[in-house]
Amino acid sequence: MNRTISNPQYLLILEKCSTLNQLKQIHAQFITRGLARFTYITSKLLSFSATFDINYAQTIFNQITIPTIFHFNSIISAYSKQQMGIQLYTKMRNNSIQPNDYTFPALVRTCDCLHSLVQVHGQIVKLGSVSDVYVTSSLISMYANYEAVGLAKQVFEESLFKNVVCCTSLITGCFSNGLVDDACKVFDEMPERNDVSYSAMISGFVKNEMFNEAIELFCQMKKCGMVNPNRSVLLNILNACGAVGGFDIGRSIHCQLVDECFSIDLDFGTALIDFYAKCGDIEKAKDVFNTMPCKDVATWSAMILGLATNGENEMAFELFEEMERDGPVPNEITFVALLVACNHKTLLKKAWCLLGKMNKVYDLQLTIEHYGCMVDLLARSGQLKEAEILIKLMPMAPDGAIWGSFLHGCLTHNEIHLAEAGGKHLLELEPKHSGRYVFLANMCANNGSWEGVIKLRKMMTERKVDIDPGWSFIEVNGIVNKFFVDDQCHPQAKDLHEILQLLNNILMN
DNA sequence: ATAGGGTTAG
Repeated sequence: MNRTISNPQYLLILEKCSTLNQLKQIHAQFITRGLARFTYITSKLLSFSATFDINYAQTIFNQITIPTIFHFNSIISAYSKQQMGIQLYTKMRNNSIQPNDYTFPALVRTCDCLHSLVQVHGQIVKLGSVSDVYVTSSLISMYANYEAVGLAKQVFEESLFKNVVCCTSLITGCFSNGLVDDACKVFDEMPERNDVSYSAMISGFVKNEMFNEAIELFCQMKKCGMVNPNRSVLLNILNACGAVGGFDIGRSIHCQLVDECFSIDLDFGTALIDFYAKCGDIEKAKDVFNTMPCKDVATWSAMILGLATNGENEMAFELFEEMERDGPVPNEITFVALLVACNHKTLLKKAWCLLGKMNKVYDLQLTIEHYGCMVDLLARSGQLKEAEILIKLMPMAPDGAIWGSFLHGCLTHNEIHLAEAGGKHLLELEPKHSGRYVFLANMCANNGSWEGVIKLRKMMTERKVDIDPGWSFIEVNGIVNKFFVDDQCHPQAKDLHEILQLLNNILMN
C-alpha cells in the first residue's frame, strides 16, 4: 500500500473491501500507521466490519479504550438483530454517554418483544427523540411487528412530521394485522408516494389475496408515471396476474424485464414460470425454465407444479426424476406439486408411494398441504370413508380447504349423508366465507333439502355474510375496464352482451 | 470528517 495515501482515502479503500480478510489487512494498516486513535476511523471500521463478522466487530469494540457515541451507535446497530443492543445501551448509559437520534432506530430494531419495545419507547420520550422521523418510523414498524397496531397508530398520530417512510411503515403494519381499509386510508391521504409506498400497498394486497386490487393499483401507478415499479412490485404483480389470469399485464412485465436487461434471476424466473403456468401457457413456462442459468428448489417445484396443473403429469414425474438425478434436493413443496400431479389422474397408489419416499428418503415431515392433497385424492376417487379417517388421524386441525375437498367428494359421489358433519366444521372454520354457504346450499338443493337451503340463507343474514359480487377487468389499449357480475354500466355493455349471446348460439349449434 | 427508518418471504 502506498505511503502517501491520505486518511480519507483509507476510508474509501475500507468501503471497497469485499472480504473479512481484506478488512483485516486494512485494520492492520490503521494500527501500524497510528490511525486507530481517530474516532472517525475506528467507528467506520466498526460498522463496516459488522457486515462481515459480528465477532470481529466486537473485538474491535473491545480494543477501544474510551468508546464514544459513534462507537456505541455502530455496535448497537450491528447487534440489533441479536438482541444484544439493550445490554450495550445500558453499558453506554453507565459510561455516562447520552444517546442521540442516531441511537434509537437501531435500539428499537433490537427489541425482541413488546415489553422491551415499550421500555425503549419510554427512554425515547424521556430523552426527547420523539420528533425524529427515523425514530418514529422504526417505532411504528416494530409496534406493528409485535401486533400492537394500536400503539403503532398512536405513535403515527402523535408525530409532528409524517413523511413517506412513516406512512409506509404504518401501511405495512396495518396490512400485516389485517387492517386493509386502514392501510388504504393512510395511502390515500399521504402527501407524497414513492416506489416503496407502492410496493408496500401492492404486497399488502397480494398477501391478503386481493389480487385485482393489487393489479388496479399497479395500473394507476404506471398511469401517473411519477414512480417506477421496483423489484418487489413486479414480483408481487406477477404473482397476482397468475392468480387472476392477468396474462397481458404479466407478459408485459416479462417483456419489460427483457428490454431493460433486468436479469431473469432466481426470483423473477420462478415467478415467471409460476405465472405462465397458471395462465395456461405451459410452453412459455418451459422456455423460461430452460433458459435460466441457475435454478433452485423453488424453481424446480414451480415447474413441476405448472406441469401438474396443466395436465402434463408424466412430464411432471419425469422432471422430478431429473431433479433427483442432478438437481437440488427436493423439499416439502416439491412433494405438494407431485401430489397435485397425482390428483389430476387420481393416481392413488403413486401418491402413497411419494409420501413414503418423502418421509423415508428425504426425511421430510407432512404438512397440512400434503394431507389436503391426500384427502382430495381419496374424496375424488370416491373413497370417502378413507378420507374421513385420514382427516381424523392427521396431527393438525383440518382447515377449510380440507373439508371443502371432502364435501366436493361427497357431492360428486352422491354420499350426502357423510357431508353433514363436514359442513358444520366448514362453517365454523370460515364463518365469513360466502362461497362455502353457496356451495352447501347448492348441495342441499341438489339433494332436494329445501329446508337446508333456507337454514343456510338464514345463517348468512344472521352472521352478516355478504356475497361480494365477483369482478374482473380487461386492459384494452392501456385502459383498464372493470366489470362486475351482471354489470350493465360499461358504455358498450349492450353490444358486449349481444356478442356473447351470438357466441353462445354458435357454440350450442 | 462518521451514523439512522419503510417494500422484497412462508
